[in-house]
Amino acid sequence: MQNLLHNLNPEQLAAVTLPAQSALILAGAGSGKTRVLTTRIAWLIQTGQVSPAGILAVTFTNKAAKEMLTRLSAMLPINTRGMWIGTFHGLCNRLLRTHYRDAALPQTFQILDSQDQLSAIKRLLKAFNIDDEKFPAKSVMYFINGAKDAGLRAQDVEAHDPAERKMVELYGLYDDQCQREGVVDFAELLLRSYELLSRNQPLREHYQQRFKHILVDEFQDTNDLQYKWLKLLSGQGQSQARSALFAVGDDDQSIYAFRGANVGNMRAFEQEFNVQNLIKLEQNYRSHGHILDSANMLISNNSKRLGKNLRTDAGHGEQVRVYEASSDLQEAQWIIEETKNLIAEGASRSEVAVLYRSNAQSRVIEHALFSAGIPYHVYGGLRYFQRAEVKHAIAYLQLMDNPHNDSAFLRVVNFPTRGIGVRTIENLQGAAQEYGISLYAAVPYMSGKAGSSLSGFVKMIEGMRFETQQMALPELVRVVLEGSTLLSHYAAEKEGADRVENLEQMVSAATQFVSEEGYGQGAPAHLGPRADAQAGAPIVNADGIEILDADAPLATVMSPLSAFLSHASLEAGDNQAQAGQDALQMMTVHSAKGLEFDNVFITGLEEGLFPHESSSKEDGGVEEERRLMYVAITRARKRLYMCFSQTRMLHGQTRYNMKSRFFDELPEESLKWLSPKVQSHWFANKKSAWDDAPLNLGSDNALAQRMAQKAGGGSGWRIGESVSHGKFGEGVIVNIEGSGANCRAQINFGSHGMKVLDLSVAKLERLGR
DNA sequence: AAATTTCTAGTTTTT
DNA sequence: CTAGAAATTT
Repeated sequence: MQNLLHNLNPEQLAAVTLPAQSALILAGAGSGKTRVLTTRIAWLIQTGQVSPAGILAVTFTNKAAKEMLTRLSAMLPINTRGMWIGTFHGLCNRLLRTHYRDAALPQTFQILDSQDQLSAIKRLLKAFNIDDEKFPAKSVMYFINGAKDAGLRAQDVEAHDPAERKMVELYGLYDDQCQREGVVDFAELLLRSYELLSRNQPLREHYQQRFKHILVDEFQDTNDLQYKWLKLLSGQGQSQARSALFAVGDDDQSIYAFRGANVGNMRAFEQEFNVQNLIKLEQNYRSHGHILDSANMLISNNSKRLGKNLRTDAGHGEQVRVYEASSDLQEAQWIIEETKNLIAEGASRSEVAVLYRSNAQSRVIEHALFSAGIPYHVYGGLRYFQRAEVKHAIAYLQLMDNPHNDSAFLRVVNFPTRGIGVRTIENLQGAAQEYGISLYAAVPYMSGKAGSSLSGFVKMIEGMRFETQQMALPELVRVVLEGSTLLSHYAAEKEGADRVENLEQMVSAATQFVSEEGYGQGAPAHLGPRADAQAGAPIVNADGIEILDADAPLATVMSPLSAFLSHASLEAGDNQAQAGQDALQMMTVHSAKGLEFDNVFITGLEEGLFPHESSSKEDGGVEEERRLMYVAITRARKRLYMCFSQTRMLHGQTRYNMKSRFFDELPEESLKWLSPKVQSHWFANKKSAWDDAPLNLGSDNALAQRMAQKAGGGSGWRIGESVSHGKFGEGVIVNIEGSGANCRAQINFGSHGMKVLDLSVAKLERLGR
């Protein structure tokens, strides 16, 4: 036990050893949050306060869950099985699999990822002849998910106008469709298990008694439904003893409001759970002083905070280096120069991160890195299980497990092509709708040539199902890849090599899955739960309720195939760093959350970009952007660079932005401006930018014309120049029209908006930057 | 059914 | 500008 607790600072120690009551831990960036969480669990078990089966730990990503598990098994000699550690969605999946009958789901229900959900909605809209101009699939999806995340079914949503009424109606129809097909979307996993627990008293009480301690990571990212779910499971507000909810979070790092996260849950938790134990972890073990000072001062500009200030023992370190570029190309060039310097000083490339607000910004930088021959890795983009060919293979597997999944049916019924065209499908859909059955089930009702090609497809699926009956999962996958002719189809394609490789990889993914999830290597993949499940389960309590086996629960509850399909939907595959690769790391600020690097570049710090213009419209938007900036700053250990550009290509046209307001919110003494007056000489700097620009100006004449235009018709002002106005404050000249006395300039004053001013009248001052 | 053209939107993202 | 979807042609 000494071992467990030693090296904890006083606050961490206090948090770890709190009594079994509700607790809120405000954990600043780099304050050892994960450590506290895992040590808390280990301590609870080691001191005999709770058995592993009494622990429920919730995270937001699979990666975090995995890390927690790894760290725990390193700390504890006992096995970690029996503990429930996972994402909200993973845990709900487990719950619903176990109690599928009570939840009114088919045993082999399948999970839609967002792509699947969107196409399911598109299909619904088509089937009901909805005007997709008025009701775009995306907004319908947004509406449905919003309602579900708030814990509302269609009949619970209040509609105020006809359009909203239609939305609600569509929501209801969508749920019907999902139920018919035996599929659930992500939000449904949460809502369905919430409803299951709230309606089924014995079941609820069983779990409430079982989980003595519930621990939640990244609490600031919970949405309303997740909070309600926690409240229900912890038995809050009920007379009998309730479980202790231990919530860890940082309100300053809440950057997911746009997808339903509600920071307010922290305050609500504090009040509703009558939290007596509030501990702030403010000691930062990551960043040097100047970096931390910057973060602290910046975030102090936010009004709604629970209050927290990071401190460090690491000393001031170096100042934050700030650079103003004339163009996005030059910005990229500067990043390359500085990176080269860093590497020359001995930094490893994987310890250099380039952060940006939006993905579009990566192109220019990537291009420059490529030209400079610096290896880099861009985060984001398509994950393994989202690739088209993999999704196709998954669809075949889904059909074998649950033939009523119409999405899966439509995806592969004619892929690879087997002469089943649009007409045939339309007829089939008609029949299915008429009888209220799935497409698969409607196939026998089809006659003629179309009917026989369709039943050929069905026979193929049935055949594969029969053939693989006794097979283990990896073997089954192999058979399906070949039997579906997916492999031969891609092998015949010119550019299909990568796709073939991805498909091949699925067999090893299945192998790995089977061994990690505790299925016997040879266990038949789709014959219900684990073969030896009888030995340890199911447990039935006094009320006759089936209770989960504490060991390897998934394996006792669902077949390897079903489990693998869940896994494919819930864990789309690696998107995070591939360790060991010595490449510069590029990512959005959002995906940098939770990571840290010795050297960090924050790029594109311009008004409109960061803070992003569309977020300044909604209230609280700028505060969220500021938190985003806070996250960005606190990623850096030793060196932090910030840069912005006067000119930027966006949506095919050049934009002139002001430097970000965030610069005004940073401590001057922590900043080192590297480019005080580079930009007074516009022409001098323009040259390099023009050389690389993909502009084909045709002739010198055109170039001269363009430059004259840019220079502003001899008005003395030029486009891109920073100016100051008595009423509107700082701005940037975006355009100049006319000449002489009629010369007017369009100026972007940021928060004061875009103005067109008469240059002969307006009192403008040149900004000496 | 594949190839080609036209249109259109365009923060952030995990499950 | 430019990727991805939708529409249209071959």
